[in-house]
Amino acid sequence: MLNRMVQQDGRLDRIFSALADPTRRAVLVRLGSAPATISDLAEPFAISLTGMKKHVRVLEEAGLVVTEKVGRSRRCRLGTERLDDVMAWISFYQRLWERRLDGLDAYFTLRKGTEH
Amino acid sequence: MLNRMVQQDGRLDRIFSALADPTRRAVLVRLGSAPATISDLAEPFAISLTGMKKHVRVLEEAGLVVTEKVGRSRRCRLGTERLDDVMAWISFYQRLWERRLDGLDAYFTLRKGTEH
DNA sequence: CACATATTGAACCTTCCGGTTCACCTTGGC
DNA sequence: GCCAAGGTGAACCGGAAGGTTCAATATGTG
Repeated sequence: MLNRMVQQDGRLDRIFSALADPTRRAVLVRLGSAPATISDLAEPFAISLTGMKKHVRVLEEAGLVVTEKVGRSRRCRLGTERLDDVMAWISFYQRLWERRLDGLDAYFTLRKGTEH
Repeated sequence: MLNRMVQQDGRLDRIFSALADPTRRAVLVRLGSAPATISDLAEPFAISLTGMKKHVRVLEEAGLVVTEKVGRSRRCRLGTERLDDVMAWISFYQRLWERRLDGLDAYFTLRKGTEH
């Protein structure tokens, strides 16, 4: 369990940092209602097509978006990444947080676990 | 609601990017069991004290950690940030994801909401 | 006081990020 | 075939990230 929480494989890294940008979060929300092209996605922002293309690529590499070339435009929609691992990490942290203790309490809590 | 999900105030940005680093996530887990000094936190990693100090600062600016100088060392513990907003964002996204539809279905789903 | 400990700040380095422009390629419409 | 539209790749740019070293500071200990 703890292993999974501290996994070094970079998946969580990529997902968290993909989500760390407000434009990318907005793109996800947008794609939640319907697929869109790069142009569609770029339109609401003061950003070039190339710029939006880069954001889409980051989301794609995180598994959050999947794209497909259709004619001269590119259809972007939500990918298979369900954010379950992110959710798990956050929940895990919240449990930690709720039980956060000062050193002494932590000591007794640990002892309790090994009592007989 | 949607406003909160696309908030531009940078809070989510700071939290997500603080969480995007594996060292920082490990530090949080570590602090979940007990407070620790900069040296304590640095010890498990191949990193300088100065390097760890910087990580702690990032976590502090995200509200995830709070520190206090005690004698010649600095006591670090979990901060007040409960990640509720992050949790809310993730849940929101998961709802989007579960209902992700192609354009046509989205249209009918919207109609259904306004039927009389 | 003298010395070790724990951290800190400043300066520096390299790589990544988010953005741009410009040139180019493919595709759709006439 | 010709032209416009949509996207793409390469090159560049300024600034932030993540790390270092080194010198300085403040605090315990004997």
